[in-house]
Amino acid sequence: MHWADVAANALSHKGAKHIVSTGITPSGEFHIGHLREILTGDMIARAARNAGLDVEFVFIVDTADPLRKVYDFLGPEYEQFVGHQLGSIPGPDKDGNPDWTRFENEGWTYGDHFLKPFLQALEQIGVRPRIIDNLESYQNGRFDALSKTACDKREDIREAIERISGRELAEDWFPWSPLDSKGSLDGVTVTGYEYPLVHWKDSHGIEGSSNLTKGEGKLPWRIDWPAKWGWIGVTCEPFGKDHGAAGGSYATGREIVQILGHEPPHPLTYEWISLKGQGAMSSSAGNTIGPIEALELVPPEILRLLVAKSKPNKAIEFDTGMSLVNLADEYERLAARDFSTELADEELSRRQRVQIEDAAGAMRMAVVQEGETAEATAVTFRHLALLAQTKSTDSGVWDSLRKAGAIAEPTQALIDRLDRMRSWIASKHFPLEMKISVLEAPHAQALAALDEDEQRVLEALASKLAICTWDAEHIGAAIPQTAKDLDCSPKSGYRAAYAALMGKERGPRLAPILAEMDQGTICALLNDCVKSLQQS
RNA sequence: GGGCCUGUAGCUCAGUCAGGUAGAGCGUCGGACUUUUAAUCCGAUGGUCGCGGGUUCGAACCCCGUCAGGCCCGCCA
Repeated sequence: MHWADVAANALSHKGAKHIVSTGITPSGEFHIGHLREILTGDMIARAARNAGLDVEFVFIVDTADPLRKVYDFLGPEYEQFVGHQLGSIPGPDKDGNPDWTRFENEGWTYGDHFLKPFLQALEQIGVRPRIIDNLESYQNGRFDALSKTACDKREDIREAIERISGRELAEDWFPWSPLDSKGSLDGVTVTGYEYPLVHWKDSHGIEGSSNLTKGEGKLPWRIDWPAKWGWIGVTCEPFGKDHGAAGGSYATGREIVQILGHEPPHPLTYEWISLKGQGAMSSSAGNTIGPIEALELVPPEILRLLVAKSKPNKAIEFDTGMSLVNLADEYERLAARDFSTELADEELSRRQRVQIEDAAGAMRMAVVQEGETAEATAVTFRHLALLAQTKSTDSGVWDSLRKAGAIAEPTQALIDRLDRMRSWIASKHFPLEMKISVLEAPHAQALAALDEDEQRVLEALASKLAICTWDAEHIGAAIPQTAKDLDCSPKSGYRAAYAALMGKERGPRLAPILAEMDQGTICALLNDCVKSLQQS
């Protein structure tokens, strides 16, 4: 069973109606790692729907969280906002300074700045959660009743946190963080409580009162989370391994939510996605790949497959080079399989059966449109990468594929894919390994590997290509024909050509590549190769 | 200090919850294709399941210990 189905199965034992929740703090650029949170939730919800449950998927944006520090991508002016809530301060402009104009005219906040592009990416990926803005929820009184309970039962909560996390809370700890006289959550001391007011004294020596029902402050994280479960009615939530560890916020949350009078949701801990060779992604370290950026390179179903194919407790190493090519090709292979026929085979061992079921499950989760069956495009990414590099126009690519009998007419999916392929090739992410390059000077080692026949073929090829009509068709015919004229196998023609032009034993189809290049240059290179062979 | 996760073929991983002859995909190698040679098809190759003990007729799987990597016990997906 696919991991999402396992989770859905667990939910089905607890009831028929469910709310699967996810949440992210919009403190910086969203990246692929955040996508795992959202996609994990989306896939559980999808699996639960498949299992006939009534399920809603929500995404809580933690706009009530404070700005922790002036990140590297922010200008020094943000110093004044440290401790202020992300949903109440202006977003950065392109220089990293507060964009007051948009803030005052459109109410464009720091949270919006990072959230909106992410939501656009989610749309493309086929994820459409109900968005809950946490700061608004506080201001609209959603947390009112639960905040009151938390303040009333603060000793029970304190005991739970101290026991489970093993840390000691300060004497003046209080389960409500009031906003101070300047709107910051930092450095405020609670001096008293009479519902709905929490009295405080701030770091400037000013005293005041915070109204719980109006969101003039927030619950600290370890209480904020279970309180959300409570008022939203969350029954299932995936979260990163940081929250999942013993003594972590899920462990305290599951007890606190009961103190608040609700049941804890079904948990699912997932591992991080790291960027190959660079450790965990972190916005401030700048080693991130955003979902938008990734979507310029590959279609959304491939990003979905990345998350769908790995069990949540497996760390994922991501990179935009060869791993992405392999992932994309894997998608194609999976799309081409007929799982129901495979499963009909009664000879299958239990193990083989599980493997096929998991692959089928992963594909159900990977397709963008729920319920659709993935369609193989009949062209692997490798092949498309090749065509995109050798054909300067799209119609050239389609002609080649038609001639090969791979397609009749390009589908929208394929057109779309070629677009992304072209931007991938143009980007810094495209792997060198996939790049087609013709040598500029003879490659002695590769030439030395040729046997006598192949060397003769190379010589003949040099003169033959010099008089060849310079188009793909004629070049393509000339290579094997030259070999045959000398009573050698067509293979020796290719071997000779690859050794001379690319310094390798094999490679991509030569003819279309050569046709795009200058005949004189190619022939000069071939002649140089012949000369270097004669000298040795 | 306490706790969690991971360790299985060259690589990525299934299989561990319900113990019963080690599984996939990729890669590699070989063959086919008289001409799309990074393609496609067919075939083969490949593992003392991190290590040591224990329980059992039988252990990758359960128990104890141990090593290695990652993470948590302020905040972080």
